[in-house]
Amino acid sequence: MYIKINFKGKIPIYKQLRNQIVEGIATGELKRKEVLPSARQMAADLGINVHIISKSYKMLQNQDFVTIHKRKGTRVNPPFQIRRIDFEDNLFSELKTILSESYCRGISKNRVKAVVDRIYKNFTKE
Amino acid sequence: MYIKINFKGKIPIYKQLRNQIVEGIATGELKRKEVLPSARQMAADLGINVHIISKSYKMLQNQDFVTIHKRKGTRVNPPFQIRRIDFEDNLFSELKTILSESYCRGISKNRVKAVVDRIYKNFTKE
Amino acid sequence: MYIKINFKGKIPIYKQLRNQIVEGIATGELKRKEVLPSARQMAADLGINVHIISKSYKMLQNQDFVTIHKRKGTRVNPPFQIRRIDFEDNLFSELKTILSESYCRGISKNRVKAVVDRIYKNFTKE
Amino acid sequence: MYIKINFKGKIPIYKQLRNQIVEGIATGELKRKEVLPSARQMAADLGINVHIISKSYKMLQNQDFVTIHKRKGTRVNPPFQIRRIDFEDNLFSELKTILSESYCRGISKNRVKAVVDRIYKNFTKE
DNA sequence: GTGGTCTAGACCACG
DNA sequence: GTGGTCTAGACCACA
Repeated sequence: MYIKINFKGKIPIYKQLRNQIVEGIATGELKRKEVLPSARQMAADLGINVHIISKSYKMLQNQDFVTIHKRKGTRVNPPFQIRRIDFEDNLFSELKTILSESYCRGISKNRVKAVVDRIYKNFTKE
Repeated sequence: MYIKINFKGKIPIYKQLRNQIVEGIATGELKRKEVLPSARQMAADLGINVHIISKSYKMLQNQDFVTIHKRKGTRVNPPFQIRRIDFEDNLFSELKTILSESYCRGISKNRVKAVVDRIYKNFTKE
Repeated sequence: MYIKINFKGKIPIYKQLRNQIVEGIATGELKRKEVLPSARQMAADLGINVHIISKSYKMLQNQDFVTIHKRKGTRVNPPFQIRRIDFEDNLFSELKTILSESYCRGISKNRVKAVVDRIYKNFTKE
Repeated sequence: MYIKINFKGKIPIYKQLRNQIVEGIATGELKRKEVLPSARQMAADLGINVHIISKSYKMLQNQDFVTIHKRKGTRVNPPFQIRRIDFEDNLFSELKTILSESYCRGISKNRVKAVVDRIYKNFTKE
């Protein structure tokens, strides 16, 4: 999977990596049960300190996206394990913030929905 | 307008305030041309340092939501001034991140759209 | 003479007024020895407090542009009285700042000179 | 690079610093891609509070002169990034004000142009 | 009475 | 070791 880190931006590196892996899982670029590259490998590929990669992987584990095995490496979880109860509240409040700005800037509801469609179209139907 | 700050969370206070003001503008709780409470007043109300309030207000000004006037205070801009060109790119990438997680957690496209509907329903129709 | 005040901008009102009067003197819109409108009159025309107009007039007097007579009103000084010794240093440092930015933004020396020409063309040759 | 702050003058410190850095970029004293001293370092050197330095740096970032990097510090941008569209209008109105005063004080157009030449001569030819 | 500037301290996130 | 956030105080310019 192709990872692109923006070193200049405001988003911390470990979070960029986390986000892109989540996106990779959603789009199917990272298949379920696939093993992620070792932290050391990933660090070498991206030119980043190993600790940062580990931080991302741990974050992903805490959020139920992956499971870290000391021997077997880091593996993507099957979907049903990824569910989390309070996530929908979080989704609502995050959307509320970004959509408020969208609305203020004159973006219509239908336009937002079109963007949602465009994004979901890239996700794997399993 | 009612403001609720979470002092424990990870989102910085000045950003929480900024977000809630933007949401207030979108829902119509804050009318266009309305004057926001003075930085000092708001600081006293929320039990927050004045500088933080100023920071929020300046951020809102930089993003064209309000105009800060030395003598008259901070005023919400009329809608046509709020447009920003590169915002839709930003919207896309932010949605892509949050919706990837939604998808992984089993939230369907229609459910997301229902949330979008629910949020937009609270916005003012002008 | 036509005065235009921008109430939203960062430049304080008294300074905007001062600048426009200096520009009026330079372009000849305000003839030498002409009497400026009384502070009260100007205040009424612009919808501004009298004290602010007075502040501008006093500033102009301190900088040798006008002379305030209690009875006769505020009169534009003849040119030779306006000279000030340390002004050229001031001109240099102000130009240095603004031209540094011009240069950084890719504006050539000739373009700057063209702007200088355009501005000077509007000044009165007496 | 040598910085000189006037603590008594009317120009705020953060703006003086900003101006001198822009001038340093124009003259080439500050090379493109050079890292500025850390805010703390600069603050210690000048005997100024850290926040003021940060304010200058942020202002320079907003104006596209530098990029602030949390870990690597603040770096001067390469020239092509510094362009800004509406700058020439700003240049015109600023020059109009200062040149009106120059004209009133008897400084000829050629003299102004000589000053422009003198300033531009110190800028780096790339 | 408003926002702007400045100081002098603290703790935290990032890497 | 960097910048970011936050606090609690002060004085000033503008109108």
